[in-house]
Amino acid sequence: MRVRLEDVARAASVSPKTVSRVLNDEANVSDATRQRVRAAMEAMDYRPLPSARSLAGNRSFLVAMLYDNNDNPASTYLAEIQDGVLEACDSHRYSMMMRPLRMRGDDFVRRLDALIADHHPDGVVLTPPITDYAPLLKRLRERGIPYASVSPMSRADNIGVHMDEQLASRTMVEHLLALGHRRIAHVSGISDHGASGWRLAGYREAMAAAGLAEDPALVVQGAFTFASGVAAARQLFALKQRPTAVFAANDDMASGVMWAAHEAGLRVPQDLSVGGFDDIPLASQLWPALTTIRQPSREMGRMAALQLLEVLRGRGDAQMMQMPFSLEVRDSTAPVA
Amino acid sequence: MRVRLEDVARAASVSPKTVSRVLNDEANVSDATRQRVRAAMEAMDYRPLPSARSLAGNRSFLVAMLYDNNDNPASTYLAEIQDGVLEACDSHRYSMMMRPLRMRGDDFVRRLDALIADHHPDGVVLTPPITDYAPLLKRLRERGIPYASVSPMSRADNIGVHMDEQLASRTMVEHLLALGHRRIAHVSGISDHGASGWRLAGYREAMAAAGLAEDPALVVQGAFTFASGVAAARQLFALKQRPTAVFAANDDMASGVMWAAHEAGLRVPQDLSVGGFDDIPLASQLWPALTTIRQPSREMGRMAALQLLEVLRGRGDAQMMQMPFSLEVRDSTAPVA
DNA sequence: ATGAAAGCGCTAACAT
DNA sequence: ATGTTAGCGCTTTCAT
Repeated sequence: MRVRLEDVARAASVSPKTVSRVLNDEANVSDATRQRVRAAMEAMDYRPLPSARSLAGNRSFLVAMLYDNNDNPASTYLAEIQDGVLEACDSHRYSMMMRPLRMRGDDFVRRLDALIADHHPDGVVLTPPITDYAPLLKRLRERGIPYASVSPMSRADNIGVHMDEQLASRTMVEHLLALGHRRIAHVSGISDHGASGWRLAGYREAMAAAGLAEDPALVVQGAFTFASGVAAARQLFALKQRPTAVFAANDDMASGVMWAAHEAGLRVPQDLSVGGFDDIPLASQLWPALTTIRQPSREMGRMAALQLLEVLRGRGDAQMMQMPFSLEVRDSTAPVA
Repeated sequence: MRVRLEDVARAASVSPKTVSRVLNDEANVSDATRQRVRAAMEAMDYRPLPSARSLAGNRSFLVAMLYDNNDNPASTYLAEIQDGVLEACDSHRYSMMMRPLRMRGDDFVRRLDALIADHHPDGVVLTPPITDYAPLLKRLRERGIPYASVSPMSRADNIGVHMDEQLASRTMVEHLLALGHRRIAHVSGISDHGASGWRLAGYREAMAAAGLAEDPALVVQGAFTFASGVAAARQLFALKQRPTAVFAANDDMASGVMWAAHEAGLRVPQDLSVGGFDDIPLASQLWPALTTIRQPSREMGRMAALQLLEVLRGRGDAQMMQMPFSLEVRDSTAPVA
């Protein structure tokens, strides 16, 4: 039948408690004993029963990845992060669970409490935009549940990962400037995402550095969706003096801009250069292939989860890690006509 | 502190076992008692502790969704299914966990056993192509772990969901025929996916019904990826007599075909009509928007999980459900020139 | 550094 | 229809 901790103890001629110590990497076990117990575990292919461990130890070995399913239905960005989080959890023998969590609604705290009561995650990984939803963070702290964030607005007092998105954004705009573009438009994202602010700031910074006064008509608010990209582009194309390049704050909107360009009979990149941000698989599948900023989403999910796991395992060295970006120049950008 | 089952029992003036009966919808509780216990649970906001339930009851209330992460990195198709499975599990207070599982490798059974030993899922949801991997099914049966499948090759002795993909495929080809196309090519998928066979069969059926002899050069093997769609299309375009329409077995390959068409200077749909299958979000974001077969992936995930849950809850009425498809005519198909 | 005893919060098996 | 008892397989607390 099932091999229990007690069986391992017997085989190694130690008490159950000692096996438990070895299993949990606790102190006060001599090296010799530790080896012996490890060998017995190995030999018997011992697998601790999660429910017994959880019940007795009052922890679940479970990490929940929280995401807002409001504007993000089946997004590839989230899927990649999930992949990384899962890998990190696996490597430390934690389970992972995906939990959609709508922010809107006055019963938010109740729903969060229900999630915790039902599943008892030891910690959570937060993805934008709920990385910065104050009621959520407050409640997690009250409940003593550690969390790590992917690209939160505030880096202070936070662990997880972030990228210098403002610099990345500036890099993209500088690429367009170097191609001779001057009328460069920006389609921004939803304001409660930190990404929107950083990417807009990077755009402004690059434009200002190039000595270009900001034309308010060239900055259009989007919502990170394909449809919002289409709408923003139509608005830009209707301008008496239309832009020669559009930098959209993410790839989905950039694909909307390209779609609208086709619709308007504008050739990309000959009549219009288009830049995106994220480098989701879609970027390479568009025609022409989209020039964009590569964000290592999978790796970011992995690193964020690893920081969380450091805390859960009682290590004090969890940090806010900075991840590198890269400019992927493809075929949607070209010298200004 | 935490409200335990014992507390509810005291409040309702019954024994713990009776509360347990109510909690698990067991028989042999009078309606009056049941009501009283339910009211007490509600009033005290009682949440059973999963680990205690699992340990004592020897079940985990956990459903694992197994997928092959070999050729499917971060696919939107899987993300949608996941979404549906999650909703179904939530509705029955089960947890869900995603588990990538490579089929290749001789240690497959060992890895599956480890998965089971580590997480103890009560049941699993299988996605293509592992729905038909014999060693997997064999082991699950040996271990007595129920499973439900999404679009398995064999419907016999299986529960889950399927679609009449052959008819759907035939419908697409008939759409192209109705537009006057005669040289219609097909880019098929990987052979170990049932989908490849059904979609090819539907293509052949429609062509034969139209009295068209099959031209072997018009059927090219792909691999369900964008890159394979590009490669297949290049091969088709190199034909002395190239096709006027291409039906790819999924949207990713169809997008590859469109990409290659652009590359070759062929206009879609004027010079070439292109059809896909699945209706992933990408389909609507391409230019021109892709005509495709809509597969209700999210709903399919939900229904498959619901069938599994019927079994887990001891109901005998789990089935292989058939889901409807629809032809989404968009802008990538047009009358033959 | 190691062990013995007492639970964690539920459910199974057996009463009644 | 309801209750009693004895665990499930671990970790805790407290000894030694």
